Amino acid sequence: MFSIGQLSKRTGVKIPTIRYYEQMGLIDEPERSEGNQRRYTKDGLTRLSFIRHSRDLGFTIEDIRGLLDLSQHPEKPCSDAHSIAAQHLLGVQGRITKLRRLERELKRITKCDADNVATCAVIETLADHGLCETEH
Amino acid sequence: MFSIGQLSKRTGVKIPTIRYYEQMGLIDEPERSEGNQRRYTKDGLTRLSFIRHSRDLGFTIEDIRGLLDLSQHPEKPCSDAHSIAAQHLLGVQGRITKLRRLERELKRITKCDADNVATCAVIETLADHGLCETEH
DNA sequence: CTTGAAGCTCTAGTGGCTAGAGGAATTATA
DNA sequence: TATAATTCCTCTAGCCACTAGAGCTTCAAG
Repeated sequence: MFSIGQLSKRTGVKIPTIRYYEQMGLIDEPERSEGNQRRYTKDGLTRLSFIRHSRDLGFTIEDIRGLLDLSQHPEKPCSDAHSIAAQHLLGVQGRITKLRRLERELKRITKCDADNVATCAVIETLADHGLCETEH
Repeated sequence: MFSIGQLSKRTGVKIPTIRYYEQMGLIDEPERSEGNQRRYTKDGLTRLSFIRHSRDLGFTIEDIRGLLDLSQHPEKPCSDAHSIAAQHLLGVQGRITKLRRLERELKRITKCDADNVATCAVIETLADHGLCETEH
């Protein structure tokens, strides 16, 4: 049996976040001590680790709800899990593409070596979209 | 003089967002018509375009507050603008790095060709961090 | 048995909007 | 000019995934 603090240390999930997950229904309400404190089992630890790891990979709470549900039913086909993950991969790749464009643009405008704002490329570019090299 | 709707069309910023920027103090309260509707000048348009463009480049509202302030003072040295932009560039680059690691991981786990959840790599990897190839 | 750490609930705040209710003003058409 | 259609107004609440803080209770070590 773990206290919420021990669970937090073992999983790296902060205490208020654990309570938040409970509220969101991602983890079951655990048993309580006589004094009403949460007491977790090894299963609780496993489940929270799964959540933590999924969050690290950027899945949303709703994604995770689906993935958790699947993981409880080992006999099911895993195509659902795949489509969640593949969907997420597409999202990640889209974000990378956008950020790379942004990076190029920011690199370009920070090259400016003016010494006052009147002629500064950063300010100028922000004021005038036409100076941009790429769409964003 | 533009109505809020015209301003919105010209800048691509949604109407509630314009009002939100006003509330946040990013744009001045404009004059009003007799019937209390907002009426914007060309200056308002310019300022909102600046904001829109900066948001597109991912600057936060607080960044933009600083950049706007600078842009009003053309005689100032532009080192401040540069440090805001350079700082932001670093942030963007950090996010790209993280997302690329993520992408690798997601690609790897979605390669799984099991046909049920019991042996599915997606589920398995989420449950067990040790199966990951890289840190994230 | 005391003390200090850790736990409890509850409310509110974060950023950057977005949505909706319920009503007033403006503009276009008949 | 009357009316209909559209736009605008304010205000409140919601989104996501937490995070912070107040004010209180319980637990574990010495």
